Amino acid sequence: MSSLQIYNSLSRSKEPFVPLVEGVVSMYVCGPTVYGHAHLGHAKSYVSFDVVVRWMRQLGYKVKYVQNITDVGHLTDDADEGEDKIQKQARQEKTDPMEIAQFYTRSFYEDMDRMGVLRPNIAPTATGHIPEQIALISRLIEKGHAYESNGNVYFSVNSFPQYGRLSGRTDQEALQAGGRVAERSDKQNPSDFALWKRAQPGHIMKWMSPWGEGYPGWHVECSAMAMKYLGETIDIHGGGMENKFPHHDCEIAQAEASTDKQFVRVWMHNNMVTVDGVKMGKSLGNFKNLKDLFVVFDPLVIRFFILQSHYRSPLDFSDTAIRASQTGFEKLLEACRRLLEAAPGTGMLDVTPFRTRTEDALNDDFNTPVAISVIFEFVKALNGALDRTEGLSGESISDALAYLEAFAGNALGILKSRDQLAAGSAGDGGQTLDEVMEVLLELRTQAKAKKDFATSDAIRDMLLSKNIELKDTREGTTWSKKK
RNA sequence: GGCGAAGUGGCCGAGUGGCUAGGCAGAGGUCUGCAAAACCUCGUACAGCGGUUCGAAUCCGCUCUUCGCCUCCA
Repeated sequence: MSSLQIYNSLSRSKEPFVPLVEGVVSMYVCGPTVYGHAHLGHAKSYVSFDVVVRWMRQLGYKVKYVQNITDVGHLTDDADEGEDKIQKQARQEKTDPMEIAQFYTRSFYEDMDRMGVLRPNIAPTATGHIPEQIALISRLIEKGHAYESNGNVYFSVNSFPQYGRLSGRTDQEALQAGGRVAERSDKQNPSDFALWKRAQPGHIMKWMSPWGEGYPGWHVECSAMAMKYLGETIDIHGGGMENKFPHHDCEIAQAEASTDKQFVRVWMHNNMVTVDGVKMGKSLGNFKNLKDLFVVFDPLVIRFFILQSHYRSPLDFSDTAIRASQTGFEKLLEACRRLLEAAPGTGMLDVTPFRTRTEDALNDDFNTPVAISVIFEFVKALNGALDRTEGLSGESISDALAYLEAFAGNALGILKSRDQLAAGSAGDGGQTLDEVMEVLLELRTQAKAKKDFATSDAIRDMLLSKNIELKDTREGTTWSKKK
């Protein structure tokens, strides 16, 4: 088996992964700003990093996973303009910012839970770490990397020559060209960014600081919380590609200027979601929020769909693409069900080569599409074996189950539990439904035995109209509910 | 304009200097009372133009196109 390689955005290449402390991985991922329901973009990001965590744990690492919740509304602009997003949402919903943050935080976890995304070990909030952020800002001022101006504090980009190294945006001319509102700003340099903002009249979420009443800048929370819980140098920091600049470059500047140590050893960046080939954006009206998608698709189908492409590739959502995934996903579940019900025979199926290839795929920068393709090749081999009269030996059956549970289940998280898989236990009716179905199937079997196909087909058709599908197999008739 | 990613068969989507993933859709077949499921067979794709090479879709150059970031965004 190969060893784990991860693509590091800092070096722009795949590197063998070696954590700072043997056997332990410290990992931080930028969490959501909670002012609306989670959408497909959040899903791609957190499902991708969920697999990163799951796989490293399966490799035996103890992973400490921190993912923040941004519950301070940041402005739409780095200058002294724009509006607090959470406060704006609060006004629209006629409530206050903290309630908005709490409400959408719960909504976020609800959606992630349904997709099988494991909760982070620590989920710190920005509002819960104001003192830590103030301390970090004070240290930056002391070391000459930041300055106060009119109750605002800015990071002095000129004091940190490596600024922009992650995004490749080192050209100061280009940086300054972006500072469009320089004249109206308190900044010394247009590319300086805010660490602390003075609260304007009417601003609700604000705190006392050495510089007066205000609130922290967006970038500073991640540096402060990551260092608080994971130390001054962390193994992995993940986030969306669109945050490379300015967010992640700012994080590096804040952390490294304050500690003089490397902040992050491996940067991982997740690519974006497009819808029918174009960016998913509010202004385009093509936002796919998860709660809407879950009405039509099983949350695990969304997860499966996401993992069928690589995390560093853009994912294009379209109706035909997701439906194709749904059909494929059902094929996988069907094979698992079949395996669970299979009676032991004498045939053999060697799982080892599939296991090795799946491990190699995941070790190669978490290549989930290849891992899934190997699982499908396995499913084909499995179905073929089960089709044959000799079936599979008890040992092969348990090997196959162990393989599927380890990779499709544990590592990728796309397998339902055995209970959910078992035909009938759709979560509703439960036992009563099972018993009623047993009676119906027995009646149908008797009709078939008498060659009364009119009756047997009628039972099948009527059940199908209620979304219950029957299948006659060698072992007997099975049934399952369709979504 | 600057920075970055990418163009693969009907669709989605991996990969790679020669052995040509996988899923969906489609065609034919096996099985079945019929379905469904499953299995077998089939498509010989890599934007275009040059170049390197015994050999390139994979390396190099140019052209065209798409996408993202440069303002909050996963």
